[in-house]
Amino acid sequence: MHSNMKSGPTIQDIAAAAGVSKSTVSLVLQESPLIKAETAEKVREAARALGYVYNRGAANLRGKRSTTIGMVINDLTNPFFVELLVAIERVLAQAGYTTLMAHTAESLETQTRVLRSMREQNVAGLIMSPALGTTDELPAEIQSWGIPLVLVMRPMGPDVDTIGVDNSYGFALATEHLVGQGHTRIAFAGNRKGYAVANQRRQGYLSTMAKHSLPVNDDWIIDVPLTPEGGRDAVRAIFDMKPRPTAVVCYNDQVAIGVLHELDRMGKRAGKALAVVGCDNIIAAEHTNPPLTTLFAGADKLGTIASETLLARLSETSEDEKPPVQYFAVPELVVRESSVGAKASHVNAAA
Amino acid sequence: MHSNMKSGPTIQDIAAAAGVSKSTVSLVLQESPLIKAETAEKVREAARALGYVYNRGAANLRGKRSTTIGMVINDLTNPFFVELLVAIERVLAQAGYTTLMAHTAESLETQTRVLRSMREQNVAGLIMSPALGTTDELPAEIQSWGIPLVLVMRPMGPDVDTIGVDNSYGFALATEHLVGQGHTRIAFAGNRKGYAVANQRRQGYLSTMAKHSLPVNDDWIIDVPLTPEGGRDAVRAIFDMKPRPTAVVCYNDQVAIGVLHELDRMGKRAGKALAVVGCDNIIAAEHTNPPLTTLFAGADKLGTIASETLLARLSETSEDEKPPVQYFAVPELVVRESSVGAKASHVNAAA
DNA sequence: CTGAAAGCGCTTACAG
DNA sequence: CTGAAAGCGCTTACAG
Repeated sequence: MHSNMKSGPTIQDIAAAAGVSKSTVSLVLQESPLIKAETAEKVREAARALGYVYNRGAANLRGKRSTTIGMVINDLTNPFFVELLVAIERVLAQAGYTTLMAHTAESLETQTRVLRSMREQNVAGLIMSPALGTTDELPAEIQSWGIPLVLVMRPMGPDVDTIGVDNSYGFALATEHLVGQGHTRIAFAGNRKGYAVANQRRQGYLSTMAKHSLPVNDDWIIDVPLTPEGGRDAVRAIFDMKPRPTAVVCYNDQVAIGVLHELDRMGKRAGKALAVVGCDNIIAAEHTNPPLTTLFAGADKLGTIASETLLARLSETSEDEKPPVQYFAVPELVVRESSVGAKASHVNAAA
Repeated sequence: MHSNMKSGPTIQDIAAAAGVSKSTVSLVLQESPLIKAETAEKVREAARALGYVYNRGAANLRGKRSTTIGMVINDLTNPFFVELLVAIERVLAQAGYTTLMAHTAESLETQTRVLRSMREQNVAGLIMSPALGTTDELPAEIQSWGIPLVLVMRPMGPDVDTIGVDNSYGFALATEHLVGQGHTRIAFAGNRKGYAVANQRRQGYLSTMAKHSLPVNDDWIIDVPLTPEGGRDAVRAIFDMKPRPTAVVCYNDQVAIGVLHELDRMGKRAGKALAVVGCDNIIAAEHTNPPLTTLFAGADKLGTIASETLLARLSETSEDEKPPVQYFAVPELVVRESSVGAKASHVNAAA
């Protein structure tokens, strides 16, 4: 096997070349202040000359620690999670950790397999965006393994570190914006019954409608897949209703993109024929036609906070253990053309 | 430290519980046929009872092999590379390998750091889409480490396994399509001088123009960043030209999306005001307004082939070593509205 | 400031 | 079919 061919110099070889013990070499590699500068330099020189490569696996085994962190992501076809992943990988790399990545594609089976694999790889910690349908017991099980866990985007109770978004607030904000544009019949596209995040988003929408005493027809809450195809189906449903909603709040930007596209296909324009709001502010939202109004929570910031939360857990001792972090970012609404009809924007300008 | 707390049962503990030696336990875990079924069952039972977790790192250290593979990606903000990553991760996981992921964001410095880290992690192999500006010496250097390397999308010579796309053919196809629509003044957006892939793509475009005896103005070859912003700049440049090009071939879908968006902002429509072709057929290309004509090479297939190429290297002995794989997928053109004006499509229908 | 010794959790010849 | 022994490449008390 190709992989059996590799076996470069070890600290033993460096020790021999530099005329010291391997303990000394090890300490030099760890930049220990115990070693005399002169000796250290001699060792480093020998390491360089031999083309030495540190074996982190051996170090981890002996040192009973680990410098890899597992990252389990549910949906990489959604650019929001990619942004999150990139931010997390960046912060962890800066802190000297390596990221073991796994993609579950929302499959519980894959998620189970992947978690077992990460445990066998002895990850120091886990950051996870759980697949839809993950049972509430999972976080406790992972914690029972002795592996710190940070949940991102999808909360699963108060006992586990969680970094997410105040979805209820966000969707209230989005709905409020549409009401402010004069809309009274507003639909919600991408309802998924039983999923915590969908419940929060629907809740934000419903509470705002109620606040303004606006009735909500049952069929305005449209249960479609959380994809562009779902958005397409939602538009078709909306244009079959009479009287039909004049605005729609979408579960996320993926759904909203499908809505914009189906409207275009029908020869209509978002903002005029139907006001559209998305959620996530993925990079593409700025370049859709028309540009998409959407909720911004900062994937980069969320990823950074998630990483830092995990890093803090990794360096805490059992005495100073902090209570679970429950951080929910407050989203902002980025208003673009998709939610503002020509007339409405005129009204705005006058105000 | 939190990470010091973990130390579950080892094969030693299982051996004690099952009343056998740890050699036997090890063999059972490897499903060796040498061990009597009865003994094996007793061992497995003990492992289960103790909640044993296999320590892959220790096994790799002792066995002088490795079950992790490094994946170095240049640009995860481009959904094409995400598709590639997902496919690769899936195939490797099926084969029992774990994927160590790193994102360079086209930074040579990050790439260097990341490769060193992967080497220290003792990866069995590397799949890499090199950052722009990577020097030609890098593949040979990595190979000198004894780590099999498969390059994806960005070729760097014949001596290293490479999975990519026949860009020259693809861009000839795209240009041919536009000529077939009656265009004679065709621009190329996203030229990046000195980059191999850009050279190939430009070459495909130029050769097709030449084949049809169509002159190419220097300023039609527009050097812009390979992003939506680059696409925006290209449109502005095109509409400043007189006579202006009536069609544009874009370096990739990211650039094309910027072109579609800037046209929309100007109140024009791609396909009518300017025919637009992209490259990559990212999932979003189907849902742009208007839908984007683009080159399809199959990120999923390319990722699968790249993984399989690497797996083949890992299981080959030094005697049966195969010559470098140089696989270049032949792209197809997916024709959508962005390149077909109302009139032109009428012509098509008549044909 | 440096070295000798033990050991992390496994695998792999080698005996029997 | 199973066990005893050596060892992968490191780190970490412990001596001196």
